[in-house]
Amino acid sequence: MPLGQDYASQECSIARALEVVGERWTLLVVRDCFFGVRRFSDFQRRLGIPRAVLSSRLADLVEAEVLERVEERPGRPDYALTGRGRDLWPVVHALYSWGEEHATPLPGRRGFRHAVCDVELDTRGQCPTCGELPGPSGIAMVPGPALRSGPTDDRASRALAAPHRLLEPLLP
Amino acid sequence: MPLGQDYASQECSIARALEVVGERWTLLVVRDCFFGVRRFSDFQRRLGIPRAVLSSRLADLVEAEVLERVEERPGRPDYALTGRGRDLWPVVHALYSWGEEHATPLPGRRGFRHAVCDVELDTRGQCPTCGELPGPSGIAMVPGPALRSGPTDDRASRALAAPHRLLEPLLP
DNA sequence: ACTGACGGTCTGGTGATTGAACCATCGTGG
DNA sequence: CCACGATGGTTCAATCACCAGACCGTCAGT
Repeated sequence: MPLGQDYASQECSIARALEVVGERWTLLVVRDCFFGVRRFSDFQRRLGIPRAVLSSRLADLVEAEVLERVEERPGRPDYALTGRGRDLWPVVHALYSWGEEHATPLPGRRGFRHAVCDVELDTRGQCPTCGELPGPSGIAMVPGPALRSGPTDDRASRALAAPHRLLEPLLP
Repeated sequence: MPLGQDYASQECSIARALEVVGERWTLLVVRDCFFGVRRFSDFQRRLGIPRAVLSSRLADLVEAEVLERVEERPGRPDYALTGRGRDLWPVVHALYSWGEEHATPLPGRRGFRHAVCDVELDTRGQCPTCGELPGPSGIAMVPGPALRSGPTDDRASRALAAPHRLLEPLLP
């Protein structure tokens, strides 16, 4: 809990949101969920996060109803965004835009395009062609020219080298 | 540094943005900057954050050029958002919207209105009347009906009980 | 000169994060 | 059927960050 349990700053929606997604690693897990990552070991290899921490974060997110645990094959659960989780897309995209503009030496590692118009979204997530503000399921992620094979070389990161729709599971 | 210095996930603008603003307390400090808080002790009293941590966060934000330290009277610096910092508004507003919808028992603690139209912004920060996406300087914050006097009772929080323009310093 | 506010820093104790090892289950190949 | 690796965790000791509180120098007002 990023703010302690003293509720000092809870009189504010921003603080309350950060109680859910403000901890270390949490928003990176959510980001990967939008990218289609769904399995424990894929998160772990892509993020390089200690397994114990990942385990804890996934449990927290499930409890906050940002993710849900889908256990098709027993013992091999998938983690998928719930409606609440999908509503975090504006947060993730805002961070992406800011980072792309202010914290990336070489812009153009990734792009997010309105799938219908096949046009890059602007800073606020709006489609410059049709003016729509698409949700994640209407957005395609395309690897930019500056995207190398990735810091880790696992199947999930390799799969992300190809364009694909957000929320679409990466692996069959 | 939220991700360690191993740069494992840095091939991504979202991760890089979180390196700057992803640490505990950091975004709450930035939020208060948008609200017009500018002085060390006002941050400290409003957030209930340990002074050493606040000191460290402010220094980090200044080094990241999100804040600048304005020292009019010697020894009594103000901290003000830079351009980079003001560009974080979409991030802060996205968190506000998500929290307001998904993490607040009583909605309506605060509202953000397009100052020109005097109308509440929608979830994505857009003005429903004129369609504009105003920046922070064009937005007025108004306390909602459910906003109590606040968890802390200091001059800055009291000043925030009245409507005022974002980025406008709270105190003379 | 005294006093209070301000903007910090220092310190010791506590809790979170880390890497590494360990473990149980599942699926596959031989 | 059984060995084997992959998977999804848990456990552990060591490190690191965070916390509350005490302390300190500077400034402004009296």
